[in-house]
Amino acid sequence: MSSTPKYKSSSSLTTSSNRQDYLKAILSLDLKGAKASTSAISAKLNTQPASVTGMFGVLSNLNLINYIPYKGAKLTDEGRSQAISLVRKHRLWETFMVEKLGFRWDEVHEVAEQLEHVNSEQLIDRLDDFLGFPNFDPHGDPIPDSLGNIADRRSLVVVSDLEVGKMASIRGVLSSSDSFLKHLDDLGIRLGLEFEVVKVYTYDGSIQVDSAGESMIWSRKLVEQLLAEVN
Amino acid sequence: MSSTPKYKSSSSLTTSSNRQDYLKAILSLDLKGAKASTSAISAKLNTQPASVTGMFGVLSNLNLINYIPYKGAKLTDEGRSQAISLVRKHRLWETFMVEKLGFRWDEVHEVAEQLEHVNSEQLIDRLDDFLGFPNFDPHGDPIPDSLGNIADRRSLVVVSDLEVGKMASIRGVLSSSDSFLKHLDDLGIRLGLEFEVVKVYTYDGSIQVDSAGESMIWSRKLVEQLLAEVN
DNA sequence: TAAAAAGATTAGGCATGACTAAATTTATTG
DNA sequence: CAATAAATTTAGTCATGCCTAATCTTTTTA
Ligand SMILES: [Mn+2]
Ligand SMILES: [Mn+2]
Ligand SMILES: [Mn+2]
Ligand SMILES: [Mn+2]
Repeated sequence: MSSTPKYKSSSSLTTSSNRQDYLKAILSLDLKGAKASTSAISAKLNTQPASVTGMFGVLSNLNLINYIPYKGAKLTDEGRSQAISLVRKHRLWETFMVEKLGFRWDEVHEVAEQLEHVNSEQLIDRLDDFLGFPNFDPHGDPIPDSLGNIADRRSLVVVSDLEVGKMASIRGVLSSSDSFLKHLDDLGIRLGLEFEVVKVYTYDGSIQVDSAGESMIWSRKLVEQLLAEVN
Repeated sequence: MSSTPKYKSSSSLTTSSNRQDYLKAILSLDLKGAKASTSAISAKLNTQPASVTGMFGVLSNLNLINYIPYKGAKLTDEGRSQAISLVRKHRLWETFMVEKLGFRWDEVHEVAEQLEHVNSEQLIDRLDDFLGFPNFDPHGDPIPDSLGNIADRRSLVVVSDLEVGKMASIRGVLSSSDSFLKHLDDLGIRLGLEFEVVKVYTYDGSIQVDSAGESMIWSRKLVEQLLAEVN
């Protein structure tokens, strides 16, 4: 005999944005091959380990994770699917902000952290369409499609691995530190920039590239963090 | 002697989305010349009057409203400013969804109700720019600018008031009921549609218009709810 | 203008999601 | 392999918002 709930249901269909952030944090550790321990999650989410234990209990009851005390959490199929959907939203919004609104790479993460919780599949699918179904976000991270499939990064190469004569386009970065992204901005290196590797200096690993008729030299440290797609 | 807060501050700069919805509801009653009573607010927000009394206490402590028990609430300058900022966000997101993502007028409200709570002035100002600084949302409601100024509707006229020979463009609607918006969709009446008033039938108040080379007749009931800008 | 009706507030709870401190389990190390 | 150290869980609170029921106030109406 099921009675009408007394409180506004945090319905089985909607996971609160707090819980969503936990799922995402667990997924991100999982993708790195790391264990989703309470301390690791608490570090990621800026909470206390005890709070994570509490949330693990909640998510476990919702069948979004399998949780064994002292052994960490693993996403269930449903939990994983929800986490991937969040990553999709996060990365599409980041792409939107950079491509359409003119934000820099280093400015979009925090806001995407909020936008990803807007609950509308229609919205995100149309946004995807509007953006031309991009495969990678401004940081070079793959954007899951509407079915949850994640393209791997096979199609992207680290610029330091490019050989002389290769034409390529900037697609992402390995580090998203503020200082790095601002440096890229200073040098005019932005998403979609096409360039050709003209010379590789073995002395310090820097490379000379031609781009839009101009020639410049990128340091080894820089190109090790730059992702490109070979044209 | 100020001590570090024990809990994550619901900082003085950020008003939670629940509180924001209350501020917006109070503003909307105020703009209609109605009193912000607990029952009126509770009806708007689908809560109980007792809950509104509780929230009035909270908002009053935050100096966002002036609240006199049994007499209702009035927005302070700060409360009003925050409410207007929310309306701005809500209407810009609605405009974005209709103009850029191809949603219909009747599909955007619920999602905008979520998007309006994304907290970033930068984001909304750039979105405004991206949309070309629109003055009205898809429902014909004015969009406050970044300073909080709200254009009045003087520049829009109800289509039933147009005289024969006038050229105009559809800019909004007075009713946002699903059935009405779907009817507009059926007839191909959409935002931005340019038309000329060819004839007004005094018999039933319907009007004949020419638009994009085609001629059609719009009913009195229809044109009384349609807003246009004279070209 | 007094009683009834309508509207608003208070009182007492509950769900969610944090936090601290104390207790417990697991991992490390001499 | 026992004793520390580190990680995790439990216990006890707290802030936010919402709910129902009971108790005022204010407004209507006879
Ligand atoms: Mn988030
Ligand atoms: Mn990213
Ligand atoms: Mn809202
Ligand atoms: Mn609107």
